[in-house]
Amino acid sequence: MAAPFRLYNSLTRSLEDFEPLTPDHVGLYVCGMTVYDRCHVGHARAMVVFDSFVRYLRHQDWNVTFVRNFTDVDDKIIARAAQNGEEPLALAARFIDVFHEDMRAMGLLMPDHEPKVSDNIDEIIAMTKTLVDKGNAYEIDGSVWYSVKSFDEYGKLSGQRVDELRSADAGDKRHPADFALWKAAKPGEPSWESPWGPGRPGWHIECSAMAGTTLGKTLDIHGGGLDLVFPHHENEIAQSEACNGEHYSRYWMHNGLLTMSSGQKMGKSLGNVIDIQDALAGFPADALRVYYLQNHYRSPLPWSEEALPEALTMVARLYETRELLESMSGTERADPVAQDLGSDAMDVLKLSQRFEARFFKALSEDFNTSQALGHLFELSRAVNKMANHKKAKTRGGPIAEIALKAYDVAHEALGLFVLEPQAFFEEVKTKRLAASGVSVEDIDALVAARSQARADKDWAKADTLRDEIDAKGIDVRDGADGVTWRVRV
RNA sequence: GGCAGCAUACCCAAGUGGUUAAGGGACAGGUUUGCAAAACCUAUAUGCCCCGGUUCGAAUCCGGGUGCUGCCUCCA
Repeated sequence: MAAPFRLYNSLTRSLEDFEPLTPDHVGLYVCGMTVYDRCHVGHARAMVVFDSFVRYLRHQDWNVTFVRNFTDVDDKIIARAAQNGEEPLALAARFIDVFHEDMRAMGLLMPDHEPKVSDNIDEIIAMTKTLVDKGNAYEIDGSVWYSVKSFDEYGKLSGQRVDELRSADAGDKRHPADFALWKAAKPGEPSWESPWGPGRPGWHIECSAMAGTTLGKTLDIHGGGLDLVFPHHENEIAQSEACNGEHYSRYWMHNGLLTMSSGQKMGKSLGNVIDIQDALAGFPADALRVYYLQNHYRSPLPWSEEALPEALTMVARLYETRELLESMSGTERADPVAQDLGSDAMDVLKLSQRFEARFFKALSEDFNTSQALGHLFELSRAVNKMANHKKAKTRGGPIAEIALKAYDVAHEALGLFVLEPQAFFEEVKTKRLAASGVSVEDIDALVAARSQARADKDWAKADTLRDEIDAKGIDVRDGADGVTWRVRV
């Protein structure tokens, strides 16, 4: 039995209890990429948010069908291909591969379906034909236009009134807001045969068609970036509902956009993009995910130079605690912890036991990942506090194992903590050193020299070496089991 | 011009009528340490953009301002 949750529905602009079309099933369609370039950290927010959302739903026993499309036939693809002297579909295929690599690097689940426009031309033509037959669309010179005036409810998602839009000249169209379902072929463009002659689909129709073929006439949830509300999603509604005579999507879920420190959004057209590959070259995937999930998905998310370093600090803190817990687990399981470790252990026990309920309560209220993460940090602090007790190292086992379950939950339900702590810190080391141009060998040598100085009790020399190491952004830790070092985050 | 949304500490941020306004980062003091690091503790918004209103009670609801953002052309 799937757990209930509430969702903000952009269509009604209110928080609603989610009611599935089919018990325990969620049909989710998310607008994917137009594949003419690499994916940037703005796109990735949508990818990560919906990936985490799907993981959460599945963890709560929902049977999710997750669809995310590729738009591989499009003006920008054609334009870019012409620039490169490449076939448009070949260029799109190339960037689909790049996209898949990026998704793997970010640790995203594959959707259940990843339909492409070029594989769904028949459906698109069929839908367009139905719309023409029903009087919702009209042909001019081999192109087919959707008539916004033919659909009374046009504007119900975005609140736009068609006659109030700041719009360009209508040209041959009946109304400036009418949009293309089918575009007559131009020389050098990919085209397919249709009842209106050779051509290719317009921008919006493919989502209506592909959502229909994968999930049926009515979706449970349609997702995408806030910038798609108008006209893209508005047009999808107009097409699908006029064509099928049925409600298109019961819930609309829109993620907020990244904003630059300048206040503007990150956008390809603004030339202020950070590629996923660039971001992941310097930071582990978990840092990126925490960056996204620390904010509520609907809020604007500020991007800055410090954003990823701060997120890395956050996630490293959680990994430190997890490492601590793992070092404790397995020790003296029979010992009654409360007696030896006192109230700090009891606090960990209480927080651990309450964790799951609080965590999922937060997620069930419009997927409040920010609050859910807050609970994790609270637990982390309690664990660290407990670990200050010397006995925790030898007797904290039973309680550590309970606390560790919180990490499993966060992993399963949000996709965090994809690595073991050692592997995580190793990746941090590799990536941060690569970013700063310092070699492991250099640091190892300096650390060894300092250890020798310490062994000689030459404190002055040891401290000079520490300063030198510190200047490279490295923290040396003199632990009971020897000296280790970590890149400062 | 039209539509939609946002405004909480130095920064990020949760909070959708009722305990001391979560959490993270930064900064300062302390505990610990040969020195450090990590960790913990303490301090940091009698106040949630401004002005009215509803209410026993509002950051939270209503009205009016101000500022910012997104969309109306491709955009996650």
